[in-house]
Amino acid sequence: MGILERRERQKAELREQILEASRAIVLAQGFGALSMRKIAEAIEYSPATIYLHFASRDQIALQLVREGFEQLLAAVAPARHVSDPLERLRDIGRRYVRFGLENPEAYRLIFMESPEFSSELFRAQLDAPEEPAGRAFAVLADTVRDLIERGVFRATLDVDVTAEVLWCGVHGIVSLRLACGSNAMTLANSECLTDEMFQMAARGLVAT
Amino acid sequence: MGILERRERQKAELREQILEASRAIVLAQGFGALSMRKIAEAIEYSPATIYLHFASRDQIALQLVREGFEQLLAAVAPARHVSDPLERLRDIGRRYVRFGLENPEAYRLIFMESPEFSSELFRAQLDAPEEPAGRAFAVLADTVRDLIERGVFRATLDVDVTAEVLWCGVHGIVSLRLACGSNAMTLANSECLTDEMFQMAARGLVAT
DNA sequence: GTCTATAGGCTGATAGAC
DNA sequence: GTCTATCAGCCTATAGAC
Repeated sequence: MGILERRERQKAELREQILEASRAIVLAQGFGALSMRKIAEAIEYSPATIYLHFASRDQIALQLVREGFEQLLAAVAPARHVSDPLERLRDIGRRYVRFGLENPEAYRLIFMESPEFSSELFRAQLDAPEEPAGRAFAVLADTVRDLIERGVFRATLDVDVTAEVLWCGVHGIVSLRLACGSNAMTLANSECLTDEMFQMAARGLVAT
Repeated sequence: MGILERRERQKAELREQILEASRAIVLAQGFGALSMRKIAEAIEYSPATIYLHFASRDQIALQLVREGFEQLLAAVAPARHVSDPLERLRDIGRRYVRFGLENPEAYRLIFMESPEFSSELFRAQLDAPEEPAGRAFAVLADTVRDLIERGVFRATLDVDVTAEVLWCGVHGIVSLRLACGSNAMTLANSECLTDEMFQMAARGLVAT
């Protein structure tokens, strides 16, 4: 019965090759440049073959966005091991910004291009908590909850809203940089911005 | 000598028509859908005619981004008349977010699509302070300076960096909403988010 | 499974007639 | 100034041969 299994394996391998080639194209030339023909050329198959593994270009894109989100989650998750929650919060922010600036095309793909795909993932996340979108948010929200429970942050704060405000903050830093180049607004570097943002947030949220 | 002037006028009119049609296409179908053929159809001229007024599609796009920035500036500028600087800061934030959410395609065009164009405008702004990018930033930075000089915000703060952190904050709110739909992260509405962001910022920046 | 061939689109930009 | 016609290229997706 090994024959069927080998076939399955080979099919899965080609599928992975397609995704790998797509990833490379998006990272090198941006999402707009992703086309079935380019993928086909990269994997050395005809364009028609791709349709045996993915129903359409959009399905490939959706999968790439999902993976991008998983990468982001993986980049931020190690912050969980920082025991002091305030330090953890700062670490999450730094890791987030670093990931965005070091993986601009992945970040663009998740949050700046093609709202259709990201919204789809966010909708999915509402029902399926194991989706990476929800898990990444949970890392942040858990830290905020921790800070509130320990009395570091005010008890009147809403965990989810506060976490989202903070996410907006770091997302703003990354996406403004990616959109406007390094000379957005001022010439301050992004580590400096991230630290100032954190200082402002920490002071603004602590219990008096 | 009126003949030459009429010709000039008619030329300028057609140029304006081209921009108007382009604006309509971008607002209705997004930036990616902007093509010379569609513009030509809208103004009822042949595609070739457009090239007598713009060297390329990119030049049209650049002009649209510039205008979008002017719109944003116009939307935020009225906040200058709020005399209390802390209230003014809140008003700037609210106006900014409202503009972004009410003009999603204009906002996308400025800050989320085509980094080439926005970076070009930001580079220009460094040398030419009358560009809308710089003037919009100045509205914010002047308010921050005012707050520091009056002793409301800490004297140790850097005006430009602080202003940019705040800009990142509101930009984060808008662009996360535009990217992920209204169900990004939590289901909090954006007025609520903007207010919480402002609260956090104000508390975080005041002199102790 | 994989190919070739192709339908049926779209695009920016230009040459040359009027 | 404005047109038609066109080059030269891109694209997704599919039918049908092998």
